[in-house]
Amino acid sequence: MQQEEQNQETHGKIEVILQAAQRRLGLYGYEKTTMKEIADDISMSKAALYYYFTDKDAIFKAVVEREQKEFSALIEKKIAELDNPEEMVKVYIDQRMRYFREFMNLSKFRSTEPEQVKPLLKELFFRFRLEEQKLLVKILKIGNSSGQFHCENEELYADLFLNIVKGLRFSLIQQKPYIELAPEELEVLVNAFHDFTTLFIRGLKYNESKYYK
Amino acid sequence: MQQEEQNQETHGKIEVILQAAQRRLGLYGYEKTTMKEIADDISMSKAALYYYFTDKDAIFKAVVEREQKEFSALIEKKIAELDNPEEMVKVYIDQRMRYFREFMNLSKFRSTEPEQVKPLLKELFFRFRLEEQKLLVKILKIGNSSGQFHCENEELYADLFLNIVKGLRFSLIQQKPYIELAPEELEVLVNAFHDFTTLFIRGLKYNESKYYK
DNA sequence: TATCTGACCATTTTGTTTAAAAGGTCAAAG
DNA sequence: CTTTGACCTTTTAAACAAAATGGTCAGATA
Repeated sequence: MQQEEQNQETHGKIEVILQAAQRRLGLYGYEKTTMKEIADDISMSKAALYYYFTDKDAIFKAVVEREQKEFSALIEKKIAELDNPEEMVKVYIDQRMRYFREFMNLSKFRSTEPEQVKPLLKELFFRFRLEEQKLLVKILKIGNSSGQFHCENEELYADLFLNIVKGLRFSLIQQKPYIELAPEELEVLVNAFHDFTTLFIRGLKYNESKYYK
Repeated sequence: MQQEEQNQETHGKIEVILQAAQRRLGLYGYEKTTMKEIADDISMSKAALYYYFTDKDAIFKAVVEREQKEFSALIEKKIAELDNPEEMVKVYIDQRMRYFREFMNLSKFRSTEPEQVKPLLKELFFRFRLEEQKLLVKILKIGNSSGQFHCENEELYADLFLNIVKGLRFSLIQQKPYIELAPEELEVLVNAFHDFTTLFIRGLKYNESKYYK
């Protein structure tokens, strides 16, 4: 919206636009969602969308940012309720999984566009990744200071953890043109995440000094 | 070759064909390598290739199978020289990495064809994966019986390990149209593999009973 | 003034047609 | 037993027109 002063209806309209965009984005992905479709969905003219948003990217950026913030808030809240770092990791992976399947149909970005992810999204995902990393580092540090974990380099392991989680998704969901969460595939993924988390936590708990080699 | 009885030169010719195919395959991938090019490379007519191989797939299947067997033989030999299972895992990951970058330009299969991997290759990769899995299970069992590892389910962890290795590749090498091993990217990958292996081994060595929680 | 629209533009995507190149076959020659 | 050139059928690539898309703007609406 290019005007500074806004009518009380403006926020409502923006919300309506974002919801329509989000629905389309989730169903068909970025490329297969047109401005006209969004406009028609909410009985607006296409031009009106450009009154509230500068361009298509701005709309989808807003959608993605909102979903990301939603997840971050949720996960932070969930974790704040816990005190055991091991539990925190487990909850994190569990929630991340849900997020991925429920909200993150945004992954269709990649599948629709064969190769290059839009720079716009690259930046968004990058920032999101940084937040995830920060949260994980925090958890690892809690674990270290409570003596449950023995992790020399929290940043490194947080990074590794996130790369593996991302990689397992890639690896197990054979990247298809359409991203559909077939229940059986999802179960495989859930199990892999679970097993990996167990292993990861064991790796963190492992204390060299307790072993003679 | 459709004849049962073969002239001593036949094997030589097949070898020449396979080498030409392998070179082309490594450089340009499956789709971008034509039968005519292979034939021209070795100063043969295209039709002659069909005397030795039933079709294009047969040639590339032979190439891939040969490279896979080459790797399997090498890795089995290297591992047989060791007695420490921890070392075995490390050597395995190290050799697998080399194999990936040096011989496995076959990965270009995937990059050239946007989405679906040829069924032919799917089967080959699947069989190869089974062999890798078998080898890893063997290593894990050695570790278990020597008391160094405490791994309840060897198959499961071998599978997980291989999925993660595959996933890390996907995850870190942003899948590009061309697969070029930029030294810096390779280093990132090597480091990730190293860190993961460390973590994995710790996870295997971790013994619940030694910890009171 | 704040919100919205239809007509309009430039560029990209999509369809369709055509020519070239691809994989593959075969009778016949060496 | 090998090899070939001519030939076949199917796939891919080039070229071009038609449609659709993101985006703009003067002006209507209220």
